[in-house]
Amino acid sequence: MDTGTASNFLKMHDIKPSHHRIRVFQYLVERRNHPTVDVMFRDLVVEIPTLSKTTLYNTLNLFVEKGIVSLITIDENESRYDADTSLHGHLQCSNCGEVYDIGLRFSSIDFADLDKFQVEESHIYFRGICPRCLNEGDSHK
Amino acid sequence: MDTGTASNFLKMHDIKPSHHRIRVFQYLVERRNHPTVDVMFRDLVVEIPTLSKTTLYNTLNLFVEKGIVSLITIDENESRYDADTSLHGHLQCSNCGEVYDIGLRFSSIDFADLDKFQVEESHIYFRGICPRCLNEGDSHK
DNA sequence: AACAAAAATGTAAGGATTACAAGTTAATTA
DNA sequence: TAATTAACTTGTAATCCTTACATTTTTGTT
Repeated sequence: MDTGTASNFLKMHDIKPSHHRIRVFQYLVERRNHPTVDVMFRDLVVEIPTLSKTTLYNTLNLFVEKGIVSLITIDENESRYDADTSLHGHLQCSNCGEVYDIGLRFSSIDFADLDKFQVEESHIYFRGICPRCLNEGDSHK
Repeated sequence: MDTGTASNFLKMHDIKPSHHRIRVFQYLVERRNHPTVDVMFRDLVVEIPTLSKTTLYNTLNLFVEKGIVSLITIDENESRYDADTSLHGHLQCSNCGEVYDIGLRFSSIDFADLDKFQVEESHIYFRGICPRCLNEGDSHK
């Protein structure tokens, strides 16, 4: 996503498009890697040497607040972030730790108990073994 | 759940039934309140004055490891625990913070993307406003 | 009652996140 | 363009949940 597009997208969502914010948003859109703050910081500080972790936290919290990024709490101790806010699930491999997108068809789910609630967010998480780790396991047999 | 039943249940799952462990498990089964560690500790220390938080953490981690309790990570900063390990969702009210059980019919969901994965756990979380808070909102209009 | 193994305790440490005050950048006005 | 103001960014210190670890206590067995 080019800088102009990102800038406009931020403006559309009531976020002032500073340089840092644009780069953070571009990172999430381009990589789609469900990064932790630490991973993002390590990657971004290379091209933005003055970046501070507090700024990264502030920026991500702002994005989540404005609804353009969703917070993934699949890890118990570290937050992860996703610029794809459409309804989909995530699976974290309990062997390698990688987080994968899982497409869903929500229309067929029966959520009778939700009738009386006003739902704001939906999150679906799985834990398991990813294909790559399954194959490696086979080769060691 | 009486002490004998709880004790046997723990034994069946390869857990030595100490007094503390029995009481912690009974607490979760009886209250079904999805408690944080802090809430559990405050409640249990009344009847078990010597209880330490470390023991509570150790006990809960053991229960999760052995599969008789599931860990709910719906809160960003605090873990919650549930003795009901059957497949169901949770909703946390963004107004009052209460966590509710949400019944699900999983059979109808299309999880095509999961084909290649070996799934170990499934978690479904919602955030929204609970009926009680919705009604309170109305009465203030 | 004595012994060995396991569980429980309390303190200290770890690690992710936030608070806060100061510094810097960007936008606005004249 | 210079001055002014607001907003963003920074770095350190503090907070809070959770775990490490060494010691003490309890439990179960001879």
